[in-house]
Amino acid sequence: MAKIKTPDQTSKREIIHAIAAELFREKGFRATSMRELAAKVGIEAASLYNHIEGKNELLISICFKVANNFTQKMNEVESMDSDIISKIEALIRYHVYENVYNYKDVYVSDREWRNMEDPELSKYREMRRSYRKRFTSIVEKGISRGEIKKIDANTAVMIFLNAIAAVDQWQRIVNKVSSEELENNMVTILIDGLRK
Amino acid sequence: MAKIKTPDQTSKREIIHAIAAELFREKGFRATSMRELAAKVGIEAASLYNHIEGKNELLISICFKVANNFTQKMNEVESMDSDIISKIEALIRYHVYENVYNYKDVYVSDREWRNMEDPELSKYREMRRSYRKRFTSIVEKGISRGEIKKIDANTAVMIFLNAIAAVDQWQRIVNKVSSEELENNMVTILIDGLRK
DNA sequence: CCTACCGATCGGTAGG
DNA sequence: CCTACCGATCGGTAGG
Repeated sequence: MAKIKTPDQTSKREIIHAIAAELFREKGFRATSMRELAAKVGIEAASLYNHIEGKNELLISICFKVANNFTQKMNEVESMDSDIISKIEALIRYHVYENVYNYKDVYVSDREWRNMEDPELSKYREMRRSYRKRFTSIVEKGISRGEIKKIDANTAVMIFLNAIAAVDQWQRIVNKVSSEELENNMVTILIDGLRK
Repeated sequence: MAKIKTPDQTSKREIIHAIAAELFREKGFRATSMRELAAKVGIEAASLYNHIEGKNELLISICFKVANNFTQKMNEVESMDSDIISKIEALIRYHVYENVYNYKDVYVSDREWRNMEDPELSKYREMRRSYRKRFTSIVEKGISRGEIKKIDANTAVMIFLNAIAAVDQWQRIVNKVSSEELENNMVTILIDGLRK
């Protein structure tokens, strides 16, 4: 039997998770206290535990939400019937999109996941490893098909994943150029390079 | 770090700083306790304070050592008498070099600097901002000279700085390809792109 | 470089 | 959702 929640409980839990993501991003998981989180929610620290299991659960929830999103996108891209460059472009655009519209969760999952403990830590590590491996396979296929230069596929994927990782800087740039413009710049620079 | 110490040469203070960088990188600044650091040094926690001022001093020292290195390199590159692409290439190669041979300090300065407090925090932020600005100016000059495509210079610099930022992944790659090979891959991908 | 110990703060619980 | 409070752990100090 599924847990029955009143609309109020569900909503408060979501509020707590959202504010937690904000604080974890700003100060880091370890540096954020449950008392601080409670204050920002507008209740006492003890009251948080009527809505959530604990501090660790908050981090776990954020990290796996993001990991599942990217895994699902990779499934889609792998089954795309298109050339390799288009697949890589689709992945780049998705990373940009997630970093713009879901940047708190993405940032926390990328920088704070080390604070999880087993078994979640191992599972998360495995998901990251798998995503990177599947991305690398796509690049390698592009090389063997002659669509892509003969570069080291691991290095290329590392550059891509890092280049698009969440940073504070992002929001400033998005305020100047649109998300679409940002995606286009990314694709141009990463796929066609800087040189004119 | 060797367990048997060669007489002096490396001061206790330097040993503590090196082990601190290692721990801050592995577990994060907040998650590293002075007791843990002391244990790895081989003394009691209280004894650390005969050699260092406190936990904050360790982080400050690491962050500014790295920041000063990059600032000095930027001074050199700006005064280079060469085309813009060569300047950007020199910066990329330096980032790769620092990330390979000084990766603990670079990683900590890049991911843990938020744990500093004013006035150091503000000073460090300003150094980062300045470095990024000078890098952007170089790219903009390249665009106006026609050496570089008309892309958004801020986005390009963000990609470059992130692409080359320290990650665990790095060491694995360096074990497979040489540092020079890694530099060459980086330069190729970032300057000339992926497409054949 | 140690033993002994401090005040502060942490995540979380009991009980209403 | 609150007050009251727990044991654990933190960075750091006193004094030898």
